[in-house]
Amino acid sequence: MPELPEVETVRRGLAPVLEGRRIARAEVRRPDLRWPLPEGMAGRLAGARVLALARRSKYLLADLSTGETLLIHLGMSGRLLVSGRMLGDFAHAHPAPERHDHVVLDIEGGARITFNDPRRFGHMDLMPTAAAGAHPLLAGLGPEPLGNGFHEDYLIARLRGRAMPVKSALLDQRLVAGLGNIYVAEALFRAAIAPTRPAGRIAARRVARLVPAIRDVLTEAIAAGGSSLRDFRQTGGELGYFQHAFRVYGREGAPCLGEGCSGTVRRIVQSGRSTFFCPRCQR
DNA sequence: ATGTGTTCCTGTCCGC
DNA sequence: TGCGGACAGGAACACA
Repeated sequence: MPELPEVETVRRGLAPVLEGRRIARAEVRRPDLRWPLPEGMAGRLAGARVLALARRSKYLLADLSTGETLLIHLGMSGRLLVSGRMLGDFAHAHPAPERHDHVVLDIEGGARITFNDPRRFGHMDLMPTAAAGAHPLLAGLGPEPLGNGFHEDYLIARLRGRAMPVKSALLDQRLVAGLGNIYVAEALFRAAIAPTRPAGRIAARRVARLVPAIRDVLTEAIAAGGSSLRDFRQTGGELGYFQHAFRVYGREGAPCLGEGCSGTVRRIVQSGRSTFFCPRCQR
């Protein structure tokens, strides 16, 4: 579910609850998500102070006073919900655990963070902070699309010679980290590039348009608190509202919203995943 | 090295 | 109302 804007929205919701505070207690209610959780995770988290909560791609990274970093990935259906904030240290302030509540963190001061993930494609891990960059899930990631390492020259160079459809290339987290099915579709629409086009067969000046298209759509989505289609919630349970700003995603059969375009949004399947685009204005 | 298909898991929705 | 199949914000992994 969550792509970069949703994870960033979660980070911003959790940061004021977590940063500078200690994890008073951790409860692992299920030993495995996508993979087994790290050995003794509850004990390693208990008593640790959270120094900073960062995001890399679609991962949340909490640096702890113990010298370890907690890595969290939300997979397709993961949620991190905060309860009990400002309500004092009463157990009654927290709702009873629900189905698919897999990990519970009690924060000093009374807040509780609950990780809920029905599909269990999410994941958590612990690693030494000093070696975080070498973690297998992080080591191969491409640049942050909103960072300085992502620019025209980089993208042009990385797409050159690639035969795969540009949509698939942009979903490859080694090329650029944080895009998913929604925002790739929206960015390609904004750049007027057909998702089916071989990545290496796009004129450089058109590839260059992708950079601001990607940056803009992600920035706008973050400002909207992400997109809520089914599962995604902000940390207080609120919906994101960027889904109302989709121009192609989920709009199969609807009129294209391109300036002066009379086309119809189409849905096709690429490597097993839905792609939405306007064949008329995306070339 | 590239590119594609399968797989993990649960929930929801749609057509018959 | 029940049942089967398609589909869902991801991405590692196995294979051509």
